[in-house]
Amino acid sequence: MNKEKTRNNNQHTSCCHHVNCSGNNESCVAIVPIFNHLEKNQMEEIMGVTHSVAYKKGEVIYSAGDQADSLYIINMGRVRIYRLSEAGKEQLLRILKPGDFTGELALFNETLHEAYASAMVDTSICTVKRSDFQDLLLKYPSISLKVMAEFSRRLERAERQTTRLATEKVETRIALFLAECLEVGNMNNEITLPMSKKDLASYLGTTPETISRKLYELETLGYIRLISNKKIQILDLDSLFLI
Amino acid sequence: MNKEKTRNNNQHTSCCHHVNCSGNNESCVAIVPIFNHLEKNQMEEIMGVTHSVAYKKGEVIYSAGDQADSLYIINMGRVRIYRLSEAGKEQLLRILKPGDFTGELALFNETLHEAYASAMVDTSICTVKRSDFQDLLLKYPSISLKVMAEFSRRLERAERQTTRLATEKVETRIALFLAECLEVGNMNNEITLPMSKKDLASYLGTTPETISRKLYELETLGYIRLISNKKIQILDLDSLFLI
DNA sequence: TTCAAAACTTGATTTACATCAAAGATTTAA
DNA sequence: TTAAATCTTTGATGTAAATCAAGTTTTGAA
Repeated sequence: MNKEKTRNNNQHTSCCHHVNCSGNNESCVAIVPIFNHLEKNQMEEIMGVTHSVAYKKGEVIYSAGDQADSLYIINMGRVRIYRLSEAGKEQLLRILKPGDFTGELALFNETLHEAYASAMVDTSICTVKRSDFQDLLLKYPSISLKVMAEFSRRLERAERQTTRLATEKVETRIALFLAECLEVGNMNNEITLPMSKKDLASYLGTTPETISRKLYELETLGYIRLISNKKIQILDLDSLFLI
Repeated sequence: MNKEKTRNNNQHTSCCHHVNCSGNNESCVAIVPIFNHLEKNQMEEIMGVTHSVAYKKGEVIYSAGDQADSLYIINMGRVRIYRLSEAGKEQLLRILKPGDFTGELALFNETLHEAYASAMVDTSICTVKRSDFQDLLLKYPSISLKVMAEFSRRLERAERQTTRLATEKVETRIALFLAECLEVGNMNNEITLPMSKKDLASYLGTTPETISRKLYELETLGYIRLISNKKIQILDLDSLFLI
């Protein structure tokens, strides 16, 4: 979480796409899984078609209804992808970190964005135009394989989340979320929530009030220990799964 | 939960992959959007690596936990893709028709299936082995583009469904579903539900009882008219959207 | 460092929907 | 064609979680 702070130094540089650009642009291509397996000269070719753009905290990157025509690769910062319900209620879909990409949907289907993307902190992004990206895909089929692998992972995740929202009660959804946090980076079973509880509520399809109450309940049951606002220690993972 | 009884893996017509096979195999490749844009001789090459398999109604095609190593293309029939919650509650994710494909997730990530696939009626399927499919992708990059287009559509749909489950109340989810049915094939605003109300309930994350009651309510409001079990006439689409 | 704006918690109340049960329909297979 | 199985409807009841409200804590910008 707090690492964001230490990183955001030079985000004002709305960098060009020329090779003489600062190191940022280069690292952008190099950190993305869909590109970083390529040869050095091939990566340089890709750098030639990327454009670096900086967004201030809170700025909107794209909105539902916008014509989608670029791939966005996060170079630095954090981006929230969310949708609005018919009634205008926000639902957080995912949070992008450096190396993640978005905007892909419209790259393959002539269509409009259905989701919103906004910078959670000062963020630097590399964009690749639709036509340029399609050229790259045809030229380097291995990129397609990486993109498809990423798509399939996302699809799996989206369907898993759909099923959880459709079938599990809030308590279970929270428990499963905590368990997944533990998987990622665990030091003595202590996790740090990757987002505010307000956002977590939105992601899990509930309210901050309910999150608050359920966490307290899980603590009462002895399954977790609330250390601080964002820190939670998992005391009984097995019981957590059985809720 | 569904009673998919006959779980025997011995498919009946485990057809060969040779060209002298019945016409079925040929049509299989020809009807799939990911292949049917290719040249005739290229399609023939693909037919060479497809295997045709027949499933009886109710038979399981793959289960969560199975090692996934093939792409499945529906040639004839209907396939339900569903997941189970922690507690064993079933959630219908989608229904595949001829020309649709599944099993793709594991083609790109060495992993296990998380969902179940079973034949809703007697069904004929073409399978392509992982390695064969990867070869095809590298040889004909245009296939990748089609696959990515399909993935991105599915991703969009999955996220839309996620948001609806997370933010809309049941009545709205039903109304939106009816509206979408209308888009597809409308003759004087009369729609035919594409699945049983039990399945619809599972798909929309609710119960058959609630579906029944809400439809009656919508009729009372004058927004729809219940013609028969599966037939509904939409009387006031605008109001339906405003629920 | 200070202060306002967000985020979070806690309590009281409401409600949308699930669950349970039992009677009709419809579909399926014998 | 008929009976069994499955699906659907309707009613009564229970409950998980939303909402509303008011206080407390945390955050972050000046």
